[in-house]
Amino acid sequence: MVIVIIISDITGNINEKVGVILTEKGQVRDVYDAVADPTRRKLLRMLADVEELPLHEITVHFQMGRTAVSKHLAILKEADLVITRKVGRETRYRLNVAPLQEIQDWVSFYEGFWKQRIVKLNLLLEEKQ
Amino acid sequence: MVIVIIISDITGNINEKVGVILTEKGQVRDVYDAVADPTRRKLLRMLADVEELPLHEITVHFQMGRTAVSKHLAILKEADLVITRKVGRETRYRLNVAPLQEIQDWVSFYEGFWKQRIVKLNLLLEEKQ
DNA sequence: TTTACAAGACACCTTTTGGTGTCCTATAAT
DNA sequence: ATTATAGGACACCAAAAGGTGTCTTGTAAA
Repeated sequence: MVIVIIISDITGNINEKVGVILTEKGQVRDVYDAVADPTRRKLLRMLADVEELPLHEITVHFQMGRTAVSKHLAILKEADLVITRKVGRETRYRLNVAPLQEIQDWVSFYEGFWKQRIVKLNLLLEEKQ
Repeated sequence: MVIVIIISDITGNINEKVGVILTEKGQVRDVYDAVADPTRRKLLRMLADVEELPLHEITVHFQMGRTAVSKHLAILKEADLVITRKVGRETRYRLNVAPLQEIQDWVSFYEGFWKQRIVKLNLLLEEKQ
C-alpha cells in the first residue's frame, strides 16, 4: 500500500517523495504478517541466540539464495523486528523483540478462554467422582 | 500444499482421494498464518463475544461479500480456530481458542528478552542517580 | 405449494508473496 | 593494483491470497 506525497515550494518547484502508510505503532509492516512465515520465525530464533549476524552468515543456514533471505529480513525490518548496522562491507542484523509485545497482548485476551475451559473441565471431573 | 492419495482395490479399480499435509498439531493450516489477516482477527474477536453465530449474521458486520467472509472462516476452520454446526439452513460458527496456545508459547520465549531489557534499564537509571 | 433465504461450489480476476538470476558498487584481501 | 567478496537493486516468474459474481441445492416461511 503506497502513497505518493507531492510537496510544492513557493517557486512552484515540485518535490516528489514516495512514502508508505504506517501502522499506529509506527511500523510499515504488520507484526502478525511478518511473523506468519516460518522462515521469518526461524530468522528471529537465530538472532535470539547471537546478538548480531551479517547476511552472508545467516544465508548459510537456509536452502534458499541470498536474495530471498535478504527479502525476508527486509520484511522483518519493516515490522521493526530487526535492526541493521553497516560494518565494513557487511550488514549486520540484530533482533528487536519489542513489537512482539503487541502479539502477546492480543493473545493474552484469549488466554482467559482456555483457562476458563480448564476450570470447567475440573468441575466436570469432580462431579464424576 | 496438496498431495493425492491413490488407492487401488483387488479388482484394480482406482479410488482417488484428495488429501492435505497436516501440521504436527493436526491442523491443515498454520495458526500464525490464519491469524495474520486483520479480517480474520476481527472474526475471532466477534466470536469471542457471542458463543455462536451463523454466517449471514457475521457477514453484516463486514464490507466484503458473503463468499469472502465464508472463505476467511474456512481458513480459520482449517487452523481449527473455529468450529461449525449446521442448524436448519444455517451454519453456525463457534470460537475454539485452543490452537492460540501455540502462539502464546512461541511469544513467551521472546518475552524474556524484553523483561531483561527492563532490568538493564533500571540498573542504568540507578547508576545515574 | 410456491416463494424467499442461507450457504456451498465454482469460475474468474488482480495483487501479493516467495522465490529465482543478473548486474553493479563498495570494501577487503592478495 | 588486482582480485574476491558482501550485498543492494532490479527484472522476472509461478503460485497463493483476497476478493468478486453466478448457479444450485436444501430448508423455512407465505
